[in-house]
Amino acid sequence: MGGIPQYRQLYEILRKHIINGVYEEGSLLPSENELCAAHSLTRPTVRHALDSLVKDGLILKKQGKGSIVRKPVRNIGILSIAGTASAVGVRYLKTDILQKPGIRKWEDSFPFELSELEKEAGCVYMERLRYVGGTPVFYDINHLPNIYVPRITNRSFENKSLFDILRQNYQIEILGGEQKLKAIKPNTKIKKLLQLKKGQPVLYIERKLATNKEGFNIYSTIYFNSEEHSIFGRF
Amino acid sequence: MGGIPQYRQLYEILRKHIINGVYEEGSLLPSENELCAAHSLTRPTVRHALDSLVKDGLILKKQGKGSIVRKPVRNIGILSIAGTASAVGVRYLKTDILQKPGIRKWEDSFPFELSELEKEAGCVYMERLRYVGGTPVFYDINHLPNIYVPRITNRSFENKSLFDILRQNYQIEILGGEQKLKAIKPNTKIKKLLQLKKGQPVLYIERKLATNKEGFNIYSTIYFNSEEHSIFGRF
DNA sequence: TTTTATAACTTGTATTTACAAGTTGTTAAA
DNA sequence: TTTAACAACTTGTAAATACAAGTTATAAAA
Repeated sequence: MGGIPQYRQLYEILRKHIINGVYEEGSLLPSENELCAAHSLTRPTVRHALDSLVKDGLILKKQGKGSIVRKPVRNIGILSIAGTASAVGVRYLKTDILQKPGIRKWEDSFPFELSELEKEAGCVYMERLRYVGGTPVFYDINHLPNIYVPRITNRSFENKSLFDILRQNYQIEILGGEQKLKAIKPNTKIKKLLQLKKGQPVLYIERKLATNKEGFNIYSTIYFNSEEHSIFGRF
Repeated sequence: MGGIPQYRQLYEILRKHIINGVYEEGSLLPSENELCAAHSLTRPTVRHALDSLVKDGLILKKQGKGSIVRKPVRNIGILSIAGTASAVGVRYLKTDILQKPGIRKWEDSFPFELSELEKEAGCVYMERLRYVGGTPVFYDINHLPNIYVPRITNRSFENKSLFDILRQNYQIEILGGEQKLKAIKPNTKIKKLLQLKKGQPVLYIERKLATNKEGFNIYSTIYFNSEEHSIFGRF
């Protein structure tokens, strides 16, 4: 009874070593044959493990050369998986909670289709305005279903990432999601909130984030002032 | 002298069949053993091809069940890894080549930093205008270094994806990239090209795409008319 | 000294074989 | 009829082996 497959075990070992700096960035991993000998595996198994590391972007293979270790820190911006806080670097972000988390019914005009479970649970709603260097840049409206998150309305969200709170307190992880982007003319409310100049358009984003909890999705609407800043993403 | 490896050939065949709808979404691909028999390959080779399809999000494998065909637009949007053509579905896109691929020097004001190799090779430049349902939606300007792509200026790009041509004819794969997004007020040239209404903002994207060829990056500038359509992405 | 050839590495591709493990429809027993 | 066991599929993991192809340092030849 193997339990965890061998290629997976080797993958976890190498991954840990790369992230912990046992192998320096830019240096070469032990060759496939060396890894075979060291872990008593055959080359196909070792290669399977290395394939996973390539997929993660942790190594870069070169025929005739070897496996080159890459930077483990990947910028995860608003366009990939993390929240808005990670996009700019949370240190430079001040956050105003315009609407503290509260429980309410889903709006009828909600732009995403909801599951039965989500519908009957009601939703937790919150609005935030985020600043970079003193000027407002992000305005986001968040909806999450009122399941798996007891007492979330009592928590403080000041200068904290919603995603960190969900992960640390409720073991909720973001697995992926989908989003729609547009450039729009802001209405007066948005214009005022983001202190926009006349004629300045905003970047409008609608996102649905799927989590490790079945039926628990996070829905966000974001208005972004892109006059001074851009949204940046790696993938 | 094998030329193109067998797993790669099978991958291209299956990919084409999935995208063209030969295999319906949700249905099962022929089993691995059937593919072996049909193409005179061994199972590891077939599995290698299927692994690539999984990575693309074109199939979903289930032990004991089979390989389930997924929507081809899945996982490939302008915000993740593929080109503009895949984002909307190439069937609905007409493309005008405003500036045929030609070789020129890099502009001095080029917004990205270039390697020595890229600099001295010069660049292949092209401009395209893309339509969805008769109205212009994308205007993109592309720069690629003039290496690894012999005779690319002779090829026809009409209604073809730049990325497909690079992959099939030059074995160039997009591995990842970075991008910056803004909402901007269009200048008169962009306004005219995209037939924009007065006051309609555009989505502006600058991207740098890294490939499997060292020092070969693709640089694109995109103007997107988001009045009728949105940019959609999964991740 | 410079150039060229070679040997010894590296990863890439491919075959063959074997068994484990999950899924599904069929068949036999309750 | 319902339930349980089984057979026949499917993909998953893993070994042993072979040769191709790219890289690099070394040794021989110019």
